[in-house]
Amino acid sequence: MDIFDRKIANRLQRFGRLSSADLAQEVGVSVSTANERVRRMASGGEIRGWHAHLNPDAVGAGLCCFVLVDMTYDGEADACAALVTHDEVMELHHVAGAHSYMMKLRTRDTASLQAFLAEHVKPLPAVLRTETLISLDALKESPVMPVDGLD
Amino acid sequence: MDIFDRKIANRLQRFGRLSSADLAQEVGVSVSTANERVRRMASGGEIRGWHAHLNPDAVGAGLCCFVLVDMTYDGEADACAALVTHDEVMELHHVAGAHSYMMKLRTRDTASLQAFLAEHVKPLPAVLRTETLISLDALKESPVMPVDGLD
DNA sequence: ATTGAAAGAACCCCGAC
DNA sequence: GTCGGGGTTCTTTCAAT
Repeated sequence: MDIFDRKIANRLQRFGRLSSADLAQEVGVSVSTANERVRRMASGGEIRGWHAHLNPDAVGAGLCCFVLVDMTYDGEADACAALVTHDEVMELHHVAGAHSYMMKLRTRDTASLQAFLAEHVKPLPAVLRTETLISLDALKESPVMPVDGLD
Repeated sequence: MDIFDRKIANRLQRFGRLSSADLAQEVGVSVSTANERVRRMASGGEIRGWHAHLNPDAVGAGLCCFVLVDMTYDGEADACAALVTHDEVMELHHVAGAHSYMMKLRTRDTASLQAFLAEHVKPLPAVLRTETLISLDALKESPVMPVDGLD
């Protein structure tokens, strides 16, 4: 990824529906080149996918929380494989420190959070304990990540 | 948002570049209607934006971590306003419990994480203390959220 | 790899239901 | 609000550099 790829990727992660013409002009290459770069990044894995970012409240996913999960080594992989299948589990990270894993969840409300933990998390054999941090307000929740070497 | 809106939104958050023709067929409405629904959801705020999801490793943002931040009430709003301006801060949540805020950060490596905390977090007057959980592996990191009332 | 131009596909507007 | 058609814009392909 040279500077043009990075500029293109950075624009597209912010404005995914930018037309090739606008993109090409902003970055300073021809339309064909911009298209070719995008195609190459998409097939090469630098661009993982394209997504509409929904309003969580509008689709009944207004409750966001982070769940720290302690697991035994035995059955750990199975538990992770099961967890990632659920839409409620938006992120699952193996973390360093006092806890084994950290999940980001979205559910409708506290009742459905409780139900999800009781039905799909706590029954997993490897899961020893969970600790839930509830988000009272998401001041920022962006899919945009810093792209190295810009500005 | 009726069932058609929710189906459309759910498809578009997974495949943001779905053509109107495919979208219409999958959901069971005409192309015109699909387009009209998308336009209404985008202008009404149900769809917040469109984004390419980049490969963090490819753009030099391979280190992911979660930072718990303790703040004083005095200067809290200013600190939050400052934090959200940085691309490294992908999420900032006001959380219930022992800590005030929870941030999701992405940086190049531990050195740039250290630099970011030292330069842009700890100097904020309201910030008392931070606790950092480093992600060793992101098993799932998806922008897709559960949409209520499907299936 | 980059480019311009032509062919193909997608989107948007609009009048009718 | 939904639909289909026509005009416009965009994307893709391709031959040439």
